[in-house]
Amino acid sequence: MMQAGPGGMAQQANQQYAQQQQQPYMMMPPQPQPPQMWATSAQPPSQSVAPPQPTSADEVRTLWIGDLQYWMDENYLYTCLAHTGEVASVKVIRNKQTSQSEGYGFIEFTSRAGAERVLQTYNGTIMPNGGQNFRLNWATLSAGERRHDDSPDHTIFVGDLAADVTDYLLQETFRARYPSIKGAKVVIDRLTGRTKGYGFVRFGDESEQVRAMTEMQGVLCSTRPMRIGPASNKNPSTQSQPKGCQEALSSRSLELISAEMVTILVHGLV
DNA sequence: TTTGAGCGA
Repeated sequence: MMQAGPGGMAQQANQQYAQQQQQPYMMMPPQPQPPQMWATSAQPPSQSVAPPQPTSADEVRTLWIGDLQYWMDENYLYTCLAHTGEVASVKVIRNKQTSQSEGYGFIEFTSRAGAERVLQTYNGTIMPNGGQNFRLNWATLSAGERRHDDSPDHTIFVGDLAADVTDYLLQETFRARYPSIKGAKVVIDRLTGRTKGYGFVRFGDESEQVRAMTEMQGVLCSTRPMRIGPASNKNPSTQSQPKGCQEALSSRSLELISAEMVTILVHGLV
């Protein structure tokens, strides 16, 4: 049986994780999944997730978990969530050679509702002994479309963050003035588990993004004034890149200029 | 530290 017994069976359950053969999911996802990429603290996805024809056998009830530190193993993760009574299995993905954690894993639940509950309850909250936040999401994102956000991203870069700034605090810092805020993420160093001192804030309204770029410049977050900048957008569809030509021209021009300077120098020396 | 981000045999 896959259900982890209550209390005191962590070790045995841990062995089960390794041996357990999981049923491969069907090729077609049973239903569209809420695209919750960031920890949005107090923002339940108000979409109805009830499919017209419930396919209870194939329902996705596994969460992806990221930003793990190297020491966070199956046992630890199980301990974090065991009290929900809904964890079926835990697996941390490891490097084959070094068997070091790759920093992410999968948590399977006994039901989709249980998985959803944990996602809503724990995503973005602090991990026990971790000093960092749970970063949870639905597993098995349909490969091609990881982020098919129908609304374009209006994201800004926020630097100079103090060490204690979390996703939640960053978001709350903006929420009062910018109600369209969609989420905030502080970038975490996977090796140390600590913040890299910068992050991103995403807005629903472009106007609010533009406003925040100037209005929030230098505003205090925790103990330090923020440095706001434009976020480099990695969405290839919204970014055409005619820069290649310009760069080619620039370097060509530089070549010409350098050559010319050499001749001038030589000429001058003679 | 100053422009993320990672989905399993």
